[in-house]
Amino acid sequence: MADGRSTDGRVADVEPVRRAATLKDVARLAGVDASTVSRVLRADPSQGVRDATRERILDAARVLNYRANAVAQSLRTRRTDTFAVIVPTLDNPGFVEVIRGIQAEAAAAGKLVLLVEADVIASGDLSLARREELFARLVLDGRADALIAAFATLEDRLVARLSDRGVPLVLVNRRQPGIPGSVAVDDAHAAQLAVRHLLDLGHTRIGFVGFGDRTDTARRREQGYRDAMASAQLAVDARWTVSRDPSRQGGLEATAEILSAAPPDAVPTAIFCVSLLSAIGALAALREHGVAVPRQMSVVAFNDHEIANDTAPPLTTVRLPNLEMGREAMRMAMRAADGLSVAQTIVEGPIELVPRASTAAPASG
Amino acid sequence: MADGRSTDGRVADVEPVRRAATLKDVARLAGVDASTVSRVLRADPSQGVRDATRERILDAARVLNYRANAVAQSLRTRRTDTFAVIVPTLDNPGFVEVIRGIQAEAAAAGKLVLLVEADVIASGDLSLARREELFARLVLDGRADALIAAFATLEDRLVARLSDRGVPLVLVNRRQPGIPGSVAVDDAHAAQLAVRHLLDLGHTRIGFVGFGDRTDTARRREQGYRDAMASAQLAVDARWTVSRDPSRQGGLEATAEILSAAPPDAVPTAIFCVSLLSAIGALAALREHGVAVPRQMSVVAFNDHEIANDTAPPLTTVRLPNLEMGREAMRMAMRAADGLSVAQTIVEGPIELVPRASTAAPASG
DNA sequence: ACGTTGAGTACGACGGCGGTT
DNA sequence: GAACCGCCGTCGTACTCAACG
Repeated sequence: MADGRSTDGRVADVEPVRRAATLKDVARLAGVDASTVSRVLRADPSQGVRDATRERILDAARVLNYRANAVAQSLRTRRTDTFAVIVPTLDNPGFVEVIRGIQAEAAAAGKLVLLVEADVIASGDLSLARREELFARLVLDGRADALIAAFATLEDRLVARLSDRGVPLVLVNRRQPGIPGSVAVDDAHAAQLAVRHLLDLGHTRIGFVGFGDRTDTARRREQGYRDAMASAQLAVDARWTVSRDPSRQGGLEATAEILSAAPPDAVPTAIFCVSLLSAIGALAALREHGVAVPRQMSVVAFNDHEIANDTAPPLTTVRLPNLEMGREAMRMAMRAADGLSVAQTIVEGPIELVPRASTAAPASG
Repeated sequence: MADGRSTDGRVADVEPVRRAATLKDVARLAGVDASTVSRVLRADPSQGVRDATRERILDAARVLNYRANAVAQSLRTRRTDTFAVIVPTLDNPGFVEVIRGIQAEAAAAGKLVLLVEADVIASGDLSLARREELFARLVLDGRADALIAAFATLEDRLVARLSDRGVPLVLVNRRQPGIPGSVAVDDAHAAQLAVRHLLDLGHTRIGFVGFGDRTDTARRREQGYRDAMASAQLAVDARWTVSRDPSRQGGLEATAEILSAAPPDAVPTAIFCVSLLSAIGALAALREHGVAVPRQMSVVAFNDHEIANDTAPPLTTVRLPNLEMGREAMRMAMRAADGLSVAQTIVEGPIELVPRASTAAPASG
């Protein structure tokens, strides 16, 4: 019992848990008004305060270990200095890099990040309305100053509704008509880079493992693939192009489908996978089917990561400026929160092929 | 120009952006007092409200699209329903699983998660004081109800100071004297499982790639290794035990050191790596040095992940209940936020060896 | 009339208390 | 005399305005 910090007194343990000091407490101790304390502590430049007064206040604040209550500040200023970020999953290394860029920029600006991993939330049978409700809580209820929606998880309708309700919103690697703020890379160009690498090696039958056409990211990547094929005057066999989740499992299934669907002489000699994880799944499928990589089949992945060095064989990839995309998204979100206008942006920063051991010239014959 | 929210003048754009409706607005529309609205909207059971009144209020709220302002609520109730989570890095798949568990539990309870990735913050030369300041902002300023510190990033001193300042705190996979709340797994047992697998295969010279002794997690894992060796009456050569960052790079360096430090006849025939990433680095080092896995060297990793199927060769691992650890951490954090007592907990849930291709009997001779 | 400072109120919701029916 | 419901103070800070010297 008489454990500790009870401010004395015989017993009468008034104040069991010492309340944090407030502006008023500091004011009382310094012998000034709370508003003066506020001015000093915020270093409000528009207001002069006598040095002696300032000193007294600073001392008092130090003595009381004063910390401004962020919630009260937010209520008053209508800013939380917090930004909500929605990603589909943290399993995908690409998202992790984006988040890292977001956090770096946030930390530099003294902002905090509220993270929501959509696939965790979505497990369970949440209806659209219910999910919208969840996301709405983030910004509409005043918990965050803006929302960064990374990638393609959210339905267009949901995004549009949030935007309509006045939520400052930045889309990452995704665009949508009517939504002004977005940060993306040149997906089509990146995809072309990958496919051209295969073309340069001499491949003519190149398969495609995508993730559908519901998002413009996916569409742009597929378009890049098709354009590269077209400009090499090569046909695209529908049996070579399959869409699945951008996960290991998805890539595995898609690749198995490609292998089984086409007659042996029409099987592609290379596959372009539109996500790193699906490429890893493709390698697994090829292994299961006894197809040697790269001798019998080359594989290129979209999105680089350290782990690409450690797969069997190491994966040739296209590296994207994910970190920079995250940084730019955060900067844009801060502007959006300030009511400034935002635009659809393509991130500069290098997009480059990282050649490793999963690609080679096709077996002759 | 006449674009929007210019505060100015002539045009007299009263209410350029429509303000969100407040309790008072709803009250006015429904013809009741704000407090009654509050009661109805919170479905306060201790207070009766006539059905007709309730209906009117509900209608009014619907019409105005009313949403309670979370900041104002927090100020009044002193709860933010937000929990801060600190992880060292999202690169480590183990942390990701923990976070997923945290988020799942949080979502189920209607809580939000503020995520801080410490290595992002720490880049740059932040002093201890400055980092503490950053973490303090999370809870001390009232932005979060409790803090979940996942794993071993934070210095003991920092943790102790936060705890002393009254921050409800839960440590994940880490304990510290004086800090009541923690969630961990039986690391020593898990490590023994790994080492015993190697012993069972016939290995007697087993190396250890750890990550130092600054955290009790690391110490417990090393202890498990040493205990397993001791109970098999095997010696541990100091040249076989190396500590580095639990990253790919760290594992790579540590393994290279083990390979070069010992005379050829004293090199271990197996290595136990205390993190998944360092095991992946170990594989890379062994590849560089031309050591065949598992023929010449077996490797076991601590912490399982899907990617262990895709390394060359696939990694034998010990799977831990990371998800459950995250869930329990979140539940404990909620209790801590309520001022309830918390304890040092060992998570139930299976710890099991996942045998893959990176382990085999040592080469005879 | 100038630099300093205090008083007062708004931010939006909660909740105790007391007054009506 | 319960059942309903309104009044008002409170949470902690920011900021306008006026008053002080």
